[in-house]
Amino acid sequence: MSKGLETKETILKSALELTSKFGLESLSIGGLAKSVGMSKSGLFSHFKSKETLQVRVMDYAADKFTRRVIKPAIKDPRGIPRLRKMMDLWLEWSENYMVGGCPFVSAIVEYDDRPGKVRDHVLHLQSKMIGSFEKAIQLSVEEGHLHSESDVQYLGYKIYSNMIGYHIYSRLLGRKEARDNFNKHFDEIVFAHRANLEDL
Amino acid sequence: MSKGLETKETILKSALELTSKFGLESLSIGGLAKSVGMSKSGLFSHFKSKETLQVRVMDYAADKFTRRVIKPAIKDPRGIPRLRKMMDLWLEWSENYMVGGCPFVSAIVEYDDRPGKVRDHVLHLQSKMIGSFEKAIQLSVEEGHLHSESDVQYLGYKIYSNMIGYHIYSRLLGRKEARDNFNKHFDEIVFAHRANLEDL
DNA sequence: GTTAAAACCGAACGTTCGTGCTAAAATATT
DNA sequence: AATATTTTAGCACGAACGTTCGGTTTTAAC
Repeated sequence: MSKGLETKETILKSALELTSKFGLESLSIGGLAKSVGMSKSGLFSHFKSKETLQVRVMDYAADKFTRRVIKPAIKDPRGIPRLRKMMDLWLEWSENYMVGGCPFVSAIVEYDDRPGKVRDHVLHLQSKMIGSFEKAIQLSVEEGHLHSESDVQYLGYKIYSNMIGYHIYSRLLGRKEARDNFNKHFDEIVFAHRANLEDL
Repeated sequence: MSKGLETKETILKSALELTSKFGLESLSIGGLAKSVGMSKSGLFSHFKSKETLQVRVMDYAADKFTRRVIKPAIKDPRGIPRLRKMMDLWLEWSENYMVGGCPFVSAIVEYDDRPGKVRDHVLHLQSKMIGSFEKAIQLSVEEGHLHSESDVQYLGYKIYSNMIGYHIYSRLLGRKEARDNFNKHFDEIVFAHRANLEDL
């Protein structure tokens, strides 16, 4: 890997940490440069604008999420096992790999009223991410684990809400029972949509 | 009302709008001053620091939320009717009175990794708010509408998650079915915890 | 109507912001 | 080893940031 790509990697790694802690908006060129130990202009030249930097950071985060959460779960068998694994990896990502809050949650909330490239890009990434695990739900239906008439989109909404709720309860409110709440709720949701036995 | 309090009210009203749209962090003295049509220093003198301004804005929002959502719901009979009314008013507050996103959601996400007075205050207000509607859930149990062994805190978690999920689906993703999703999910949650008929 | 207090403005402060430029240093290519 | 290309630093810019201060205008109290 060339020097340039290496430094870009270093920069993005550090940028994602800062974004996770303080949000995409508060990510400043100067502060970022200081944290990676290089000059403001030197760092700036890698991305031609702050907007580009922000977009790259979100791409970097999305890539990391895919590699850590989505892809590894595919090793598990289709249906509920894979979906469950995806949730576990998601929780692990939330708790261990992101020192601050989830960068997507931050970005979504920060940019929902700021039209522009960053907003569009975040929206696109998030939609793709939701699509990824809606696919896992869809497979659960096709495998006969979930009721054949289950509304996949609605199920996705419920599980996604549960995840966000966990995130907030766990992060800001610092409630240690958040994870138990999440798991219990997830099980209830799946149970409510389980396939009728006579359908199998 | 004295002149000072009047202007403070004007300022906070405008500040809440800006916060709702762009977040508590991006609220700038200069920009706020421009939007209310007065000088930066004139506005500043009402609050001795930006931190104080931010705290006051959140107080203002909390007060508005209490007056628009919590208090009016008390007119409805205890139990599920009151809880349901609270949800409706909450949705209405979300959709009609807050031009941008919910200021509390923004503040929570923005400040969960920024220790300080603002964070502490937001945490306190949000805890109080959650307590308010956990109380409504508690009354639903006591009135015999919900199962006597229902875990009120857990129920609160589920309903709160549903609300946040609705907010994000509706705001950023712009999905119009968000409200239907919310209502359906709310009904399912209540149904799952309904009292056994023989208990009555 | 006079006076004391409160409200407000304009200018300036030191920083930090994002973004250009130019030149030096480091790397890659031949 | 020489050359071409990429990467980095230094400096400067205009603008915006929160904050302070001195002075003017407006309000409230007597």
